[in-house]
Amino acid sequence: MPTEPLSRRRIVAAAIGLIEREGADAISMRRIAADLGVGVMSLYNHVPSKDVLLDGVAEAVLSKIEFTDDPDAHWTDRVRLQARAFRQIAHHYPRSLMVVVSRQLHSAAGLLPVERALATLRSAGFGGADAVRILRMFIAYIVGSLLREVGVTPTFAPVHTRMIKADSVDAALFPEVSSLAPLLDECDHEAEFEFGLELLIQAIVAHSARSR
Amino acid sequence: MPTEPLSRRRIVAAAIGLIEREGADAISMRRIAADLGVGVMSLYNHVPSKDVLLDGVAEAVLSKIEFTDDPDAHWTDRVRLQARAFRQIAHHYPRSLMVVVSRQLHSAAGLLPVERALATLRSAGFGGADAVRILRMFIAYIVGSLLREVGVTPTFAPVHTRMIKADSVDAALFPEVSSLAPLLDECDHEAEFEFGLELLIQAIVAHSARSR
DNA sequence: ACCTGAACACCGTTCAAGT
DNA sequence: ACCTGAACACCGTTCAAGT
Repeated sequence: MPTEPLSRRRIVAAAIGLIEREGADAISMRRIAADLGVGVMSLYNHVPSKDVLLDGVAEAVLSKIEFTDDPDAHWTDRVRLQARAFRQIAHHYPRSLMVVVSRQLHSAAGLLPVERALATLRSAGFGGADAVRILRMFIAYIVGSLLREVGVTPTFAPVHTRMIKADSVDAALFPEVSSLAPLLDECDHEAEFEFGLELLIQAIVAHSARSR
Repeated sequence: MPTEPLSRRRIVAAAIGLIEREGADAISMRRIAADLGVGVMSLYNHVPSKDVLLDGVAEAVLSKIEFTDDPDAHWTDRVRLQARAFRQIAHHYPRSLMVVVSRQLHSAAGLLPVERALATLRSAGFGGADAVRILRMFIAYIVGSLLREVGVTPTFAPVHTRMIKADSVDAALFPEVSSLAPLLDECDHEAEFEFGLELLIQAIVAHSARSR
């Protein structure tokens, strides 16, 4: 059986598959090569280093976001759709998210979402400086939300009811955390995301009305 | 010279020092041991694994946040101060931030910020469910902002004027990005952080006024 | 041009041996 | 109880050799 020839594209795809199957920690040049049925060093004919390969993973995941846009819709609806499209990463490539978020890309690959968002905001009448600031705020919120969703940041909402019960959290020292433990324990990610998204959009609307 | 005995505390401190000096990638049990002047395996008398050690790093960094609070101040001012205290991490431990944010803590160490924030929101009259939702939104925004600040997420605002000039970004395909490149290129982190923080706080105020 | 195995300088961790 | 070196099963990458 004549296997498809090795290529950067195939290597990146294999890397993403491995990450999603076994987690980002499991990734190694040797594992990827084994998955592709080639020697380790063959990879280096198409990719200069593991670091650059991970950049490729980040780019590939970003480029797979499916944006649907209706240029005639109100800008708030367009922003909503773009934010939700972005959130799909958390569902389609949950274990790759940390790689996406932790790589500083130097290519144009991750630029399409930025271009779309800026175009939307500018068409809504925002000036360049405002558009950039607003975009940055949305990105911060979305990235932070996805990290929570993917289970990587419960640093900041880590209380499990079981911890209270096990007395590993002192109810006297943390009264609010203790009494709200059931609420902290559960999280409807979509509802939380939409709540914050709506609040942000309303805040922008109010802000631009004020400064008019 | 009688060196202080090895301890979990000293090992964590050495790890943080190493991360801040050489970056999170440079960290290894062997490097930490060398920095402490002991054999690698000595570490394992105080720490069960590298993973748990990194949890310790995250906890230690979080526990170093200096909160100042005035219970008599308006809740919006208290939230502002807490958010800014959190942001100090990005300045004091920039290279450790990724570790802090990527560790799922199972201890009570990271709980103080959560407790304080919940107490503040509840004292402002928010119900438990609202307090938790609002807290989650702030945390998402803050975490996302710090990741940008620390240079780890320019995935989403990566355009440097130099890229445009070097034609590595096609001005025809990315007109907004190209024309706004100078704005995307620079970022006053404090101003951006404050802009979004203020917007969020105003949004919460408006939201709670609406639902009253 | 593409593939490869051997080799090098690293890892984290187990284990048995020391005090 | 604490420390340790040797050993094991891994890493990423260089290099020289193959086609």
